[in-house]
Amino acid sequence: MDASAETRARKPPASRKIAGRGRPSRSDDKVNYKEIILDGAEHLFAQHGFHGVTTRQVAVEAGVDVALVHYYFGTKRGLFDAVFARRAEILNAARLASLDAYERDNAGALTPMGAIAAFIDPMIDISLTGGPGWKSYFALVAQVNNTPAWGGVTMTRFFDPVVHRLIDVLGLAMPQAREQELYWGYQFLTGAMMLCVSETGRIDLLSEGACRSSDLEAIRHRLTGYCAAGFCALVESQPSVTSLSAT
Amino acid sequence: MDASAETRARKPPASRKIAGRGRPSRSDDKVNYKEIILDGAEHLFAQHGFHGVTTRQVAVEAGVDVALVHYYFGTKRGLFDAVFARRAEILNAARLASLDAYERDNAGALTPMGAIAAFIDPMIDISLTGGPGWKSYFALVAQVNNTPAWGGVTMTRFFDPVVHRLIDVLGLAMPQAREQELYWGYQFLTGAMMLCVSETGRIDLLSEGACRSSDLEAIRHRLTGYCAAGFCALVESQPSVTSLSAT
DNA sequence: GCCTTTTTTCATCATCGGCTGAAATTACAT
DNA sequence: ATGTAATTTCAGCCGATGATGAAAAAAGGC
Repeated sequence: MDASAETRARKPPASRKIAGRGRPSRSDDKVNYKEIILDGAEHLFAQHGFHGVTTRQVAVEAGVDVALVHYYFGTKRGLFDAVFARRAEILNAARLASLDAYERDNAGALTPMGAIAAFIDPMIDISLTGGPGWKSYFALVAQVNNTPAWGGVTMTRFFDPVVHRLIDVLGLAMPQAREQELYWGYQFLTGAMMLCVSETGRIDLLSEGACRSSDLEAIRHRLTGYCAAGFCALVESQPSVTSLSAT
Repeated sequence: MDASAETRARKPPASRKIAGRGRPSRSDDKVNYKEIILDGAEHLFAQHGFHGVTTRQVAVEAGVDVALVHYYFGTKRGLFDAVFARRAEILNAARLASLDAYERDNAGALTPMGAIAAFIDPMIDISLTGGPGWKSYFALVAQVNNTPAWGGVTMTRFFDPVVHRLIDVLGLAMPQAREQELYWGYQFLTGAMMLCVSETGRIDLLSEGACRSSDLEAIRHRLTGYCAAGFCALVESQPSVTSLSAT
């Protein structure tokens, strides 16, 4: 009784600063519950999927009332979409910059390996240095990627431009490659990569500790070489294009 | 009123034969609701995941009362596990037979490509000829494979023996390969393969129709060659083993 | 200090969802 | 036909869940 009374005190100011102001958050040092909710939701959605999480769990995780979640995001779906969209732009920008830089600095000497590295590295780097939020985010994307019901549409909506950019650079590196081979090659690449960044711990169990899901550096160069060789094999075994000479 | 009365008639014998008997189903031509429930659950779980499906939906899909679902499987989790386990044995047996046959018929001339084909082909063949239930099942496995919370454990529990068999054969085909490279190579392989069999339609959208998720024959030879080349690249770029000459 | 706007909580609704007990139905053995 | 055991349905409990309206609290402008 007494304890519960204390618990339900208006708002235990506890550690966090108190929020609530007129103008939308001006990126001050003040607490931003909207972001805190997104963080909590990101973590939970990544671990249990959309249907495996309740708005109340999100509220608890964020230390907030359920109503606040709906105040900011309307519906549960809206919350999920906000989580998904939040980091997509940043990731896309990083990848585009990486691909641009690669093409600029290696004009005339583009290789499949280089293009793939330019695509993969930003993700690995962010996962290594971006903090736990990013790790959750990647696991979430991996899950969406494998969701039959709406995964295809969602991935397409958020990530297609960057992927097409990758395909372009790969096309420059392998001028004789057919379009389909590049698309299939990307499909294999993304399947492998997404499984890695979701860090399910499978390989740890399978290899009895010889490999660790969390060892992103081990993944980075292996995945790059693996896929580069795969792309080359795809192109080499494609039905021969009769005349190759350009110009 | 009248229509609803007709609807709630004891049991509209409709098309299906009426079930209910003493001894457990003796594989007659009679209806087996247990299997029908599993089929429905498989379909729904594959599409929406464990938490995205209610036992009531499963009951409707199977044309059965909810209570029957619990009568047969106890809990929703029990139902899910039953779905997951049902086809695992068959798939494992087919893969083991394929790997055994490959090793027997090609003793002394084992190749990475051959080993990988022996692992992949049964899945592709079953997906092509096994009917829609199998397609659902593969999509389900793909989803579990990418589930951070419990995917690793589940995959390990059901599929590890076959995977270790594959690793063994790959080790015979590439004696100089280190254990870790084989495990990582398998991780990439399974990520790519699972994404393909979950048929999310992503590549259809991405390629604007140039590639089709459902085109398993296109996947079969491409994925095999891609991964075979990938494995070789992994092994070639591994820290050099100082002395290689066997015997 | 007041007024306005925004943020946060409280209390609650209507529905859903997993599950269960008991009755009804069926199949089979004798 | 009668009894027995397995199957199937009915009806409902009870907690959880998505969502909402209104009140309270906080922030800022003046």
